[in-house]
Amino acid sequence: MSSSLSKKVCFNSNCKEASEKWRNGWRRRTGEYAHLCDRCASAYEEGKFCEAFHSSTSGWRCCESCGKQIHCGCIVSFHMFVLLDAGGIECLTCARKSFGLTPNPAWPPPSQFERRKDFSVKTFSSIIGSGPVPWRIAPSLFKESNIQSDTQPIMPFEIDVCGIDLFGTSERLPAASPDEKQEFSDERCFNEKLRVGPIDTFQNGHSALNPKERPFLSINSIQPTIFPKNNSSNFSLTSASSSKTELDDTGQLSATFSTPQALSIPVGKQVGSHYRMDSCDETRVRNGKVQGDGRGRNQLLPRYRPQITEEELLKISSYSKSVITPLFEKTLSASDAGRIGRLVLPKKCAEAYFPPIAQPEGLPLEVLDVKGKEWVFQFRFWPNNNSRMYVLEGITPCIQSLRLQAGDVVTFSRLKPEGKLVMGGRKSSSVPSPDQGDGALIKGNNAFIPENCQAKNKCMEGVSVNCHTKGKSPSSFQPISHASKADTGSTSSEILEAKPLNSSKGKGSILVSKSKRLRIEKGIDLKLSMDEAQGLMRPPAKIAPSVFLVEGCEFEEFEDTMPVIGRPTIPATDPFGEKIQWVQCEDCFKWRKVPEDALLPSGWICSENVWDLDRSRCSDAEELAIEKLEDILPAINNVSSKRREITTMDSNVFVTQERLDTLANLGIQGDDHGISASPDSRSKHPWFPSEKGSKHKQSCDCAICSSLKHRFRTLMERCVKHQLDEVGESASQKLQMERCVKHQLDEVGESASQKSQQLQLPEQVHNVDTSTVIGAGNITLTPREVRKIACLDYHNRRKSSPLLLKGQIDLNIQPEREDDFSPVSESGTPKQLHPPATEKFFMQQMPSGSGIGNLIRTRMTQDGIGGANLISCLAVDGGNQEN
DNA sequence: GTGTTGCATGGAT
DNA sequence: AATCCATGCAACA
Repeated sequence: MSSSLSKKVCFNSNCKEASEKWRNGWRRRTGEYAHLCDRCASAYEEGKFCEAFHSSTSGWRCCESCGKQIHCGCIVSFHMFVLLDAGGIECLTCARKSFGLTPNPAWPPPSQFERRKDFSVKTFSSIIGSGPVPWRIAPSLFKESNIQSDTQPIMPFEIDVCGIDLFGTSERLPAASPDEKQEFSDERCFNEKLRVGPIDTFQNGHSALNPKERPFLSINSIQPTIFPKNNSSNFSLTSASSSKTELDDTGQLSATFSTPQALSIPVGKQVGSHYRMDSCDETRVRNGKVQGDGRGRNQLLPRYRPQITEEELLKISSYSKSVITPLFEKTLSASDAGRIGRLVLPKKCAEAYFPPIAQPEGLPLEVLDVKGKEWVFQFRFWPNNNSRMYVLEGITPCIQSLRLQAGDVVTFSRLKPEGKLVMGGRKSSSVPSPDQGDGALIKGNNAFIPENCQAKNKCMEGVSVNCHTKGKSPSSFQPISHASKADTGSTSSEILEAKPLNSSKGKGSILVSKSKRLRIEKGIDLKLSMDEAQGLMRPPAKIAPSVFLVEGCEFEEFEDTMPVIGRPTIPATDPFGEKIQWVQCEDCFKWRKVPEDALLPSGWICSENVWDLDRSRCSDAEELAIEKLEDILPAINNVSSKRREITTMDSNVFVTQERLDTLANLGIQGDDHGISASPDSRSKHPWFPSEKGSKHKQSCDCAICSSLKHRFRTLMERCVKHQLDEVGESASQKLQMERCVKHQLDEVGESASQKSQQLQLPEQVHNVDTSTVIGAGNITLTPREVRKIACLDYHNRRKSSPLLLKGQIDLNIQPEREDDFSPVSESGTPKQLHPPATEKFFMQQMPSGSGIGNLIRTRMTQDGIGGANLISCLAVDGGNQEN
């Protein structure tokens, strides 16, 4: 408790005065006391520490009763206020005076459920003594205080301070003596829990606490540790309800939270150290006893421990002032997220937190989502192996509303005192599950690495520090590509690939390789509509493609890196001539400008806009007025007007998301025109130009057309260039020819030729990842041809596979595998792919007399090389042209 | 033929 | 070995 150092720097980071004399300040989570210089110690003891040193920091709030200002954002004043149920805070003095809280029931009134009869005073006392730790967010609490340093880590959220001296500061409480605190505690702490929840922060550089330093109060009569492992990711403090809580002055900390032995420790004898450790409590509350099996079991598997995020909290808190008690969470399996609409509930969780049900039919359960929308699910069970299998039925709309998909996490919390369940969601990359740990985040070639953490960090510290890199926003994890060559966009597909790795530890993880349905590694067909896949795929960012030649044609190839699936964007050029992309926030639908090379995760949101921090919140205005955006981006035209409409509609209409959902679910096999799995008809609009849909005019300058033109132009230019090289023309000739071609292409691409374009584009082009689209200027492309080109672009001919056939793409594709469907044989000799139709198509479509057209025609007449092969390349389509 | 429901199965823990 | 639970699948609507 004392330092061996004779001279110490004041622990107060605002002071740092070195002194040989030091005095104890607050107790740190290590159990030691903060060593303060005289001045700081005095300030601390007088209760003026925050006033003196934190006056300029956030977190100051007024006592709802007396108006006294209290700093709520640091450990020093942590014990000096109480969070009120209705919001706001009270200073300890007022709290003591006015304290007359009614208990926060852990569960709604008995009438709401079947077996409420056994709700008794006795059991209620159990609630207040051992129930789930209620907590709420106090925004000001999230702010880092000055005193926090590496050794004095930030507490992401601090909850329901009920007089428990978390850090043992009661000894020197300026505002309340230990006695007072105890009294206070006895009086009002129904929940008597106080948690500090740096979620998953201990295994990384930002961990609030060194595992060895993890302080846990040795509090008597605390509930047993429920979670047998990986508890290191969290810590909380739980005190017994009305027992005389004794703080461990010695700072001896219980570490049993992470020991397997904790499993066998009888109720009431173990130090609770996890704010999630409440499953048994409610069970006990309802039943008045701990059941030996199932209901009442004290162990909640780590994977079900709630790790509610600040984002979620904020959402919930936005409509509710209630105390939020995280109950449990579950990673959505493919089944859960599928269309069946049944969420299999972990038995223990269901029995612990949901109302008891005697009949398989169960009962309807009202659940609020994080937006405050109320849903009613059927909570029921199936008999199963002499046991029960609990399910929530009818969750699909809610899941979709929350835009969750397999791999994401649903969280269940409870609002108090209403007792209502709150269902939240978290994207799979947000927070690693407890049994994943940090290590799971970076594993193999699919490591999820944070990107631009600090700038984007909008999450509470405890969440954000889950990643190794600082301040990573949960939503901005990005997977490393297979080749780990560069950071690529976070994609569903990669998540899918990563999942099995990440999930290797537990079956609770979804999308595991074990999954029969998603036997990615076992080669089971996982088919997506070609259209779907193409619309979502993008070349990996910042990865220079290798250029390979196909008999005269250069094509970009991402040898070691699969295309990634990212957020669709619309390329554009800003007023300064700089190439940019416009991307729409998943949440607010505002368009944000991002760099041209930015590869965005599928669920990109404003908070991930690290390029323009002024527009990194959904509340920030769009950079340009809609009208201007429409001018700049005609493609937005169609959608901007729909945006608000969409915004107001059920959120399950997000086409992009649905497609990503599809990728995530992978078991879905779509057709050429849409995702058959999507329940929403709007998701079935043609993703890629197809035979159906409205035609685009030649002059159309929409994203797709622009991209088509651009891409085709690039391809053709390269091709021509190579052709010229090959035929050994002089440099000047080549230059001339290139210019000619360029000119042709310019004309083709930019003139408002009368030639109508047969591209048929989806209405909602904003959803199209235009970067994936390859095509031609005013060349008339049938959808099939366009698709062929797209095939070429992303799967290059060597890697073309039968998966491309039938308009579907197999995500089992193994890049390294060359198969017979490749237009290039293993020897590298191009197969003789001369699809008559394609040749004809090109012959017809290339501008007559144009350089490129002639060139191609010329090449086409040659044997096996040149234009014909170019077209062959382009015509990688299994339909009827191979062999 | 398609979607839903309820139970069975079997891999994972 | 017991249990959980993701998924399969038959029966049914």
